[in-house]
Amino acid sequence: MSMARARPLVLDPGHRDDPCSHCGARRYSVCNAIESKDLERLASLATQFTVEPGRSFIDEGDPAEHFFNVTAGTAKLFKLLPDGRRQITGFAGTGHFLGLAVSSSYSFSAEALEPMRICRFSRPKLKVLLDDFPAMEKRLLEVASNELVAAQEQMLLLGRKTARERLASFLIGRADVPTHCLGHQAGTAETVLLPMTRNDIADYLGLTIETVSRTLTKLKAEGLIEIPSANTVVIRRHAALEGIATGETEQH
Amino acid sequence: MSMARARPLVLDPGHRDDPCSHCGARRYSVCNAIESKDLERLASLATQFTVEPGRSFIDEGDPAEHFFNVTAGTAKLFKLLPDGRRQITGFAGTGHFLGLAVSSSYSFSAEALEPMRICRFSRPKLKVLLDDFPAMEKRLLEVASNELVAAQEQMLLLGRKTARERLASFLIGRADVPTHCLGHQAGTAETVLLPMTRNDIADYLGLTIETVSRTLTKLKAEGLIEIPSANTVVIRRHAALEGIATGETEQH
DNA sequence: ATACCGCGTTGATCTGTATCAAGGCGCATC
DNA sequence: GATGCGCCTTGATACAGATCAACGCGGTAT
Repeated sequence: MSMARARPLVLDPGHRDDPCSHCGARRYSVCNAIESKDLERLASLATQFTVEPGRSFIDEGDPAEHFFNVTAGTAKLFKLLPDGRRQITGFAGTGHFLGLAVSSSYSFSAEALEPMRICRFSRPKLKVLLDDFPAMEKRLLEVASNELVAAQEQMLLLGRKTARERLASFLIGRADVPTHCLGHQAGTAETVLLPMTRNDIADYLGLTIETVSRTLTKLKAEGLIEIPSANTVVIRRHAALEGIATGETEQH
Repeated sequence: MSMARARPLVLDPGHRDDPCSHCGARRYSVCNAIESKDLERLASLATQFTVEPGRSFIDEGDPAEHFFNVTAGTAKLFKLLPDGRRQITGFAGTGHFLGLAVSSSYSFSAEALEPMRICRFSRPKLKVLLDDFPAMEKRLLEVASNELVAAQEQMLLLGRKTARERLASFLIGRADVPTHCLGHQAGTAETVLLPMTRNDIADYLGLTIETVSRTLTKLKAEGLIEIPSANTVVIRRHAALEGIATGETEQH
């Protein structure tokens, strides 16, 4: 839709259609580490674009020339094996920053689940900018640290949890995602909207689509959740589900 | 053994037994982002101590009051489920920095595999120091980014690889660990020393000890590796093993 | 020497999840 | 309103890896 042009510094950013100062995702993102008066400079590095559902905008192995910031919609991040086996390493919603890596090529792919709006930065240029804004670098370190903790939690899930525990963890985790990351329709604390397919859930949890389906059906039969539509889950007994997710509850 | 005392700035650090300027691990660690003239200040925050094999020095859930820097030896990092199931999320060798997390409590535990020497920093004090040394913050971001990439690779392994592929990946990964991280006896590129038990390997790869043992025996029978002693593996056919690790080779 | 104990290996059997197969539902297209 | 097509569910069966069990080996304490 609206395509930002690269342009020189101007004096009165307040009256321009500056993409950064008007960005709805700014307060949730690493960009909020930059003061309003400096936003113009950040904006000069940014290019906005949209991505249709099903289209990918990062391909594993491609030269890593850009950083990305999700300003609307959700993407799945994944890695592939040569025979097509896929591991989804995470979902990136509004405010999510992508592309952190020292390597010169992307270590994962990213594909839109919903219509997305993305803000793109040139890596070398953003690196230079970071020298002038240590606060943003601090924020990036915070973000990376948090993702590392989440990744370790996911390793525990993939290495040691049962299918039932994985699904419970997934649903609890989705219910805890901050509203702003989900975009327009977020659902209540107990109503979880799933923009991804069963296949995506399976590839995220290291299971097959059939096991995901069967396990959800079983949780429903036990009264822990409701499934009003395929991509909506209502958590009926949150504490019980959490007990399963954390491994405190013995298996049935 | 040698316990560093906290002490005020002095004028001639060159003639002091400054733990940082004499630290053999410095060049491999985040500390190398700090210039020699400023090391005195870093040293004033550091406390060195040793850990016996089998002893833990970080406990999941404890208040996160410190950062750690491994200066000798290797630790296993892990998370537990209430019933004792364990996932080892990584091994930390010389130069490894631990404790990055925004949270106020540790999200994992760490236990020594070999005799270790560790350098400990107060979190609040190190945070203040980071404000004055953005280069170190940059290094931390680099380290965190690299670990994130490794974590995603491990998710692929845990979620989608077979036992055979996991063991091959593990051995290739161990063979690629930089010599300085391994400490004293490192072994050649083809001789992999394993300071951890079969149980640790199993908990790292999301398998059981029996499957690890059987799979290694099979790789040996096929001539891909040799196992001169339980904790030494010689890689005989590196390319073939790598083909299995990356999933390019069909299963037997 | 002997007993013990932690660690690793190997064998027999079991089982949770994968695989194979069929059918249903919602929704778009003509 | 029939056809087709994703996507999801459900059932039957297969299998990789877990579990249960026994034994061997090296170190060390007695």
